[in-house]
Amino acid sequence: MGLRPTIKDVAAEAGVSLKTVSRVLNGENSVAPATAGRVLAAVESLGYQRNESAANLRRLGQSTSIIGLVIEDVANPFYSVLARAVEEVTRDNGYLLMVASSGEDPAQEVEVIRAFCARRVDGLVVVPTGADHSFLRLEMAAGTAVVFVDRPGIGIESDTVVAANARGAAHGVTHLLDHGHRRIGYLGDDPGIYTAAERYAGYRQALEAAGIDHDESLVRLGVSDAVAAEASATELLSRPDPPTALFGGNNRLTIGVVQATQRQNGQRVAVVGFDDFELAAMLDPPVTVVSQDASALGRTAAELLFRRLDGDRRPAQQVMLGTTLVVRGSGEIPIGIRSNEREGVGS
Amino acid sequence: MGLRPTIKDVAAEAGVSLKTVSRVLNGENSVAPATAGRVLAAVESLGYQRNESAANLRRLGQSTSIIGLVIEDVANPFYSVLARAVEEVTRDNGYLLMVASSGEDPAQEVEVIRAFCARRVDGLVVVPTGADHSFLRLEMAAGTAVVFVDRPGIGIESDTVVAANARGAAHGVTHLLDHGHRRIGYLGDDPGIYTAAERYAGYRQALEAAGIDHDESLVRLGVSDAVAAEASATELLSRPDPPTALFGGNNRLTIGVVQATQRQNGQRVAVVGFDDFELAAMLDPPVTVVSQDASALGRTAAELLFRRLDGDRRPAQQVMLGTTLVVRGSGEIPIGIRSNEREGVGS
DNA sequence: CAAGCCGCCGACAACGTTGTCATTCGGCTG
DNA sequence: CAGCCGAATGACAACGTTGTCGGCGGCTTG
Repeated sequence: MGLRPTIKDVAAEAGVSLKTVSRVLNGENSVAPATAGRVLAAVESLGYQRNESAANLRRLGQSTSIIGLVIEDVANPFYSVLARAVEEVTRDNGYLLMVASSGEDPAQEVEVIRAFCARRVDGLVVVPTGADHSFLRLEMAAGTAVVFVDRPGIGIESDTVVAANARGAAHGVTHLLDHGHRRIGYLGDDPGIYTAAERYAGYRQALEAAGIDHDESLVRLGVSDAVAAEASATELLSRPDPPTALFGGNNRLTIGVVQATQRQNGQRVAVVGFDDFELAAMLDPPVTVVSQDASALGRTAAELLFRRLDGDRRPAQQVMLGTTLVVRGSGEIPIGIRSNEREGVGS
Repeated sequence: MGLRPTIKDVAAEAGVSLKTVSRVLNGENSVAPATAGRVLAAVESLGYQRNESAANLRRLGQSTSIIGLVIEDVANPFYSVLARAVEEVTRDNGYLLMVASSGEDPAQEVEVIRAFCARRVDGLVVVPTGADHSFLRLEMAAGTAVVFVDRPGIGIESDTVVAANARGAAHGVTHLLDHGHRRIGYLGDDPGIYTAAERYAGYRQALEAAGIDHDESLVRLGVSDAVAAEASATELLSRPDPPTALFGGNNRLTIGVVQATQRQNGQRVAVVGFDDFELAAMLDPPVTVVSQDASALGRTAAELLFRRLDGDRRPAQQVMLGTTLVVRGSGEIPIGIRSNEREGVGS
């Protein structure tokens, strides 16, 4: 099997020196047009392609033009939208993107970050999972730019882009309060996760602002997927004095909550969720959500990263992106209506 | 800013030669334990990390332990699930994954594949977009393994993993025929896309097998997103002699179709779609779909790729994965019921 | 016409690592 | 004690590329 041709082969074919080929390939102007023509013809005929690894090794600064993205799970729509935004910015800057999932496992997170750094990525966009990211200090000192997104990294200072989780959740809960709900259940993921803790805090703040005592029995934390959320919600609703409204702490949990409420015959429950999801508007009733812009999170993080790569040396920046309450109807279900009748809740 | 330490620095720190450090790092056994200890201590104290690019450059065979994945759009759930499966297999094999989107643009596809090859990825998993992939012949000759997934590559022979698109679509259409539908509308993407053409063919085959003349006026091709699908479906349904059922050619189009049917007051339309989507079961009525296993597609493709990297030299394989008809109710809407009444269609 | 300059080009080193081969040294065999 | 062996280590080249420097002509300039 013929291995790949090198500039040496091209040089031989064109009858010039290595360096001349290199010059032509890099568009340096001190090559006679005729020579350049011969070199290009040789490149064409041999199907030569520059070995970027070797070039990056030699070039000073050792830029690989590769960005690493570490997310929890590519298959989660929130992260895949974020990933697309990062990829777009990356490509626009002429870089390539490597993606790895941490699976919410700190050990795996460290491992993939190390693997990225061993490949000498120029920058990292990280949705941090572990409890300590101080090991990144070394990488940053070595010149690798790091931007945290969705959650702040712990034990290290670096650019960070997060959504206004607490404020957004409070907004959603307030929407329920405004519609008269007083017993509002909350389903959240493990509060060890930054976003989960923030949103839960927002929930409590909204209740407190409304002068409502916090009733722990209406709260279920550590709920990590739609199936568990459905079970928890069903259980909450079957209690003696059930909540009249439920708040879902993230897209997966909200879906579980909606599934639970759909199964509740003769008991309609208001629902608001954090994070929009594709068909929220098409459910019955359409689901009101606190929408965070995953695409904007990714884009902002990537832009921040490239600003660093362009030499920006200002102190670490913390960016908080606002959320939007998308009112679709599910939050407006009046208390006391517990029949199967369909109310005319517009989309 | 202190740049990264090299084995040279480690060697100096430990008072040994470059080669000894290299030996320790690669676990070669001809190093005295005491020396190895000093080297490891130096590695630790300097925070040394091997530069994989340089190592790969030197090592024979020049493996980078990187796999490239080219898909249409990371943010499309079908592809993001596929991507996750590929990533899992990749990581299990100790490789890293680079992902790039082609955006259904042949020029961009060529560009990202070239970029991957310039980085000397060991293998490529490609959802092909362009009309000609013969340019990959060179890369394959140079030793890069290539597996096509979701669609076959054109103008080149290589391992391919696709779903049973035609058979699956025929299955879905037959389901509608079995429920008495005779006027079945079809919405499909650009038939230049392999999967779209196959599914459309399956639709026609099913009609033909049922002895039904193909009515072109019920078909809309080249529909590329949910918004366009909703418009096309609405238009089809407002015709003088509207279809009683609609088949959506992919997940996005099915969603548009469902949106259109939800807006049809007083006219209930049966819907079956190709490709499952997250909340299909929660819509009203729950949407019957022909489900393809995106995860299995990705996993199978990646496994095929690693078999090649492990030295498998058998001729190119074509794998076709089956689809599953997931009956949820939307296909069973009886003809003639055109009121707003809710039928008791179970989930 | 000498001096200088510029366009064009090649020899060589270097990037960080590993493969090849040579060297040293202690101990063992004959 | 000569000879040999193997363990441990190092010197050097090489991977494919680019940076540095210098050389060779031909042209302009004083």
